[in-house]
Order: sequence, then structure tokens, then C-alpha cells
Amino acid sequence: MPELPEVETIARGVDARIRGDRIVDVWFGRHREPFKSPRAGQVVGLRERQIIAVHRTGKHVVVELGRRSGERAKGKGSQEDAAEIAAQWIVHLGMTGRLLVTTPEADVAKHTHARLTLASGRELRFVDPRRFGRLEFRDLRKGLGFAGPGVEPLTIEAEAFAVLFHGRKLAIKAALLNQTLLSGVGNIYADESLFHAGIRPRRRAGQLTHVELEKLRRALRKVLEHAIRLGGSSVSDYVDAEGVRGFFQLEHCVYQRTGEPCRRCGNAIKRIVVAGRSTHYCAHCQK
DNA sequence: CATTTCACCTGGTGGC
DNA sequence: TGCCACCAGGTGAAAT
Repeated sequence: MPELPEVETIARGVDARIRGDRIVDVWFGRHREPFKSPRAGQVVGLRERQIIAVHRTGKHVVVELGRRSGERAKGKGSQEDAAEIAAQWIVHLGMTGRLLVTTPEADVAKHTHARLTLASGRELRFVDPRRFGRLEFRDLRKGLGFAGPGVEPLTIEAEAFAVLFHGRKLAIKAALLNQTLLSGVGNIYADESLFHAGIRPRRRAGQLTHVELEKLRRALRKVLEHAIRLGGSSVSDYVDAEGVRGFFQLEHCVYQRTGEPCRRCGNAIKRIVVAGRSTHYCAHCQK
């Protein structure tokens, strides 16, 4: 169920553990759901590749992979470069996906869909009960690297942010959840950032003033950065690569606080449905 | 095209 | 304890 801060936490944790390791074997469960690119191509493509780095793009974990032994470097006469990225494994965690680095003896959790055996002897496992997650393999000799569907909310500038919402009639909350506009914002951080910006979730995106949009952009960035520092939120079963829970949920101002007093004014937090999602706000603090 | 709704899944919770 | 309705951090296809 992870959003940007949770995925960032997971990617950092996995990177710290498996960077420089090598994939020696690949196992996938029987479900067909998790494969965004063909399963057989993933099995073959992942094997015998070095893991150069693991990072986050939007809500996706991107595993950067090197050349396979025997594969030639791109371009004639290019120098031998062990860190050249030749392929990517892209993991979307959906609502309940987890990436775990374990020993091979560790109990295999129910709903484990992938197990990558590493040269160090450990395993990278993908576990996802609801099966909304997706796995994709990209060979960069055959196509482009993964860029994410929209713009990164942590780095977008004021003007570009305003342009995203210009002329749009849908609710600002719905616009924040649209991954082709901004990548990485989900239900928690949409609600939290709208609270900190003092904007009601049903306001039409295109009707917000430049001042309001700039407040929103800054609130969003601040909330995401703060959540990353705390290791993300863990409302129910989210656990990062280390098995440690995030602590940002303790600082939620509105998300899943229906009926509880607003931390700023004391009025009860309201719950409505916007874009088919539970939406929480303070009617006094948000206009 | 822009926007809305709903299906896709399993599991946890709370009411009766 | 069981049964049931409802809820959940996300998409992406179909309908409007």
C-alpha cells in the first residue's frame, strides 16, 4: 500500500542490503497476475546479472542491473565498465506488496510470488497478498529505461506544478492521486498535504489560486520529506526491508482520524469520499 | 480527450 | 465462535 515515502524507505533498505550482489537464480509462484512483462522473459533476463543499485521512481522500486556475463558493452570500443546499467527490474508494490531480504532458510510467507537467489546466498523475496503489485523486466538494449508516469513531487518547481492543474475541473484530491500528473502521491499524503495547505479536497484543481497552489506544493514536499525521515507510515501491515515499521502515522493530522479532534483547532475531522477514496479533512482549517 | 466508476484481490475489524 | 458487511496505502479498463 506504499506511497512515495514508504517506497523510498523500502528502496533504500533493499539497496543497502543487496547492492553489488548478483542474481543467480529466479523463482516465481504460479499466479499470473504480478507480471507486467512476460514471466519467461523475466526469469531469463534477471539471471546472472549484477545488482548495481536499487532506487525509487514514483511508487516504483527500480533495481538497476548490469550486463549478463558474455554480453558485450553498448557501442564499439567502449571501455569495460562494470557499473553500466543494461537492464532494470521494476517492482510496483500495489497495496500490500513487500520486498524482503532473507536467508534461504527463512520461512516463506504466504503469498510469496518471487524469490531471487543471490550470489551471497541470501534471497530477495516479493510478497503480496492482494496481488495488486506488478513486476516488469526491461532490457535497455531493446527499449528505454523506466521514467515513471508523471513528475516527482519532491523536485517539481512552482511553475511546472501550477501548469499540472491548470484548467482542470476535477477535485484537487483526485488530481493529486493521478500518477500521470505527479508520481508517488497516494491517499495518505494527498489528505495530509491538503490539510497543511489549508485546502478542501473537493475544490476544483483549476480553481485554485497561484498562492494556494504554491502552498500545496510546499506542504506536499514538506510532508513527504518528513515522512521519509520517519521511515514512512505503517497504518496496518506495512513493514520495510528490515522488518521495521515507519513512524509517520503517529504524525498524521487527518488521515484515518475521522471524528478525532483536529490537532490545530480541535474540531472533529470529517470523512468524505472523493475519487472513490476515503478522504479526511478539517472543515475549519481547510477552505 | 477528461473524468468517473468499478473490478481486481485478500485479510482485518467490528457488529450481531 | 461464526457470519457478514465494510474497510484498506493502487491502478487500469470501461463507461460517461
